[in-house]
This record gives sequence, structure tokens and C-alpha cells, in this order.
Amino acid sequence: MLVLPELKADTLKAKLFRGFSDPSRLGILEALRRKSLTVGQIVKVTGLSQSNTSNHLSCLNECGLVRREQKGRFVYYSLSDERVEKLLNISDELLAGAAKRIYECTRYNSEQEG
Amino acid sequence: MLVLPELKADTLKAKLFRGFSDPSRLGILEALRRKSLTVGQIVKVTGLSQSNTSNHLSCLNECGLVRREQKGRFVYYSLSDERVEKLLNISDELLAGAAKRIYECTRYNSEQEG
DNA sequence: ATATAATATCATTATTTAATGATATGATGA
DNA sequence: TCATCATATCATTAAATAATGATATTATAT
Repeated sequence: MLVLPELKADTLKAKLFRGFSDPSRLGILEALRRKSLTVGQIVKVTGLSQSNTSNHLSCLNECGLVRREQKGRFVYYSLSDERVEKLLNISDELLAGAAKRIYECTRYNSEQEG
Repeated sequence: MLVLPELKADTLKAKLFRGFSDPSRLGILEALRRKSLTVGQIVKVTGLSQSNTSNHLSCLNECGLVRREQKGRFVYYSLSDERVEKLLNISDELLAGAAKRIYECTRYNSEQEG
């Protein structure tokens, strides 16, 4: 049985969180929170381009955050696991308290504020 | 009462997750899981440079994931909230199942594999 | 087989983000 | 005050990542 080196553990977990750490991907995950959707529906809901959406979906799928199911010409995506939902829920709680602070967090801001 | 525009919600939450989404920051968070540590101790444990560590700590602090407490010349950092721990715990669970898949997730890999 | 609709892939470019090294600040004790 | 230790900031460079537009694939119906 292969045991991944301890050193890799953080990298691994970081990758997991990176699935959640981009506004576009998070928008997709939030959309899927209600029900599974086709790629086209996700494009509409999120306003992202088709290729961008598809790229992010591949990413989310490869990393195991969403599940892919082909039905005819459509491909449905859904959250892969209740734990994914759990993470979203807890982050909601955290945000409820910390929203203001994070909103003002300058470090990852593209747009400048006065 | 100010309500942040719906549109910003994902951005906000993405920022929160970005705190967890870098191996260095995650290493710091994991180190703090056991007990609060000074910057110097964190530098030793993580192997990061002093300035890099300090930068990441500022980031984590600004976004509300860690708490800062000055004691004499030392500054202690600790996890800010049990929910931060919760997120780490759930990610552990998720990884337990999905580790292999995520490990092979090519998308965020710097190093090439054969 | 061809047309078409839905999705995926790919190369490129633009943008973000992390790391570095140098320097600055702030606290403490002599 | 001066020296020193601990931490923070800053400008720069290097690296990683997201978005785009063009093209490819796949499924279905005719």
C-alpha cells in the first residue's frame, strides 16, 4: 500500500481548497447546491463563457468536487459529496461573522478602494 | 444595514477559501492546529522564509482565519475560530476518500510526472 | 453520411499570486 | 540612547492560474 509522503499532505489539501477558491468555480458550486445542472445551464446561471465553464468543470471534476453524468447530448454536473456541501455551509457560517473583515481584505483585491 | 450585493458573495467566499488554498498557508494553519505559535516557531516548523511567513500570516489574519497576539517582542498566532478547525477536519475526511484522485489532478501541478 | 447542438480541448494572453532580498518598525534590556 | 532581537513591509521577480477565441469531439436526428 502506497503512503503519500507527509510532506505532500498540505499540497494535496491545498489543491482541494483551490477548487473552492476561485469566484467562478465557487459560483458553479453554489449553483449546483440546489440541483444538478447541464453545462449550458451553468453557463447561463454563472455568465461565464462556455469554454471557461467547461474548463472549470473539468477542474472540479478531476479533483472530485463534482460528479459528471452524460444524458444524451447533455452532461449533468452535481456536487459529488455531502462533504462538499458541508464545507460550503461552514464557510457560510464563518462568513456570517467575518464578512466585513474579509471584504476589506486588500490582499486579494483586484480593484482598489478609497 | 448594509447588504453586500449578491454578486459579491462568491468573491467573498472565494477569498475565504483562498486562505486555505496555498500549501504554505495551509502548512501554517496545520501547524497552528495543535497550539498557538510565534512567527519564529512557524518559520522553523514550515521551513518558509521569515518574510514569506510574515506575509502569509498577515494574509491569514486580515481574512480572519488566524488571530494575532503580541507578547513582549513575540507575536503569537492561533486559529481564530473553531470553524476554521472544522473546515480542516472536513477536508481531511474528503481527502481520505479522494486523495488519489486529487493527487493525480494535473491541473494545479507544477511538477510534471511521467 | 451530414448537419447540428452540446460540450471539451488547446494554445495564447492577461492577470494573479507567491517568493525573495533588502529594509523598516517596534519591543526590550543594557 | 544604543544595540539587538522579533516581526513587518515593500518593491521586484518568478511562477501559477484564469480567460479567450478557435477548433475539436461527441451525440443525435434526418
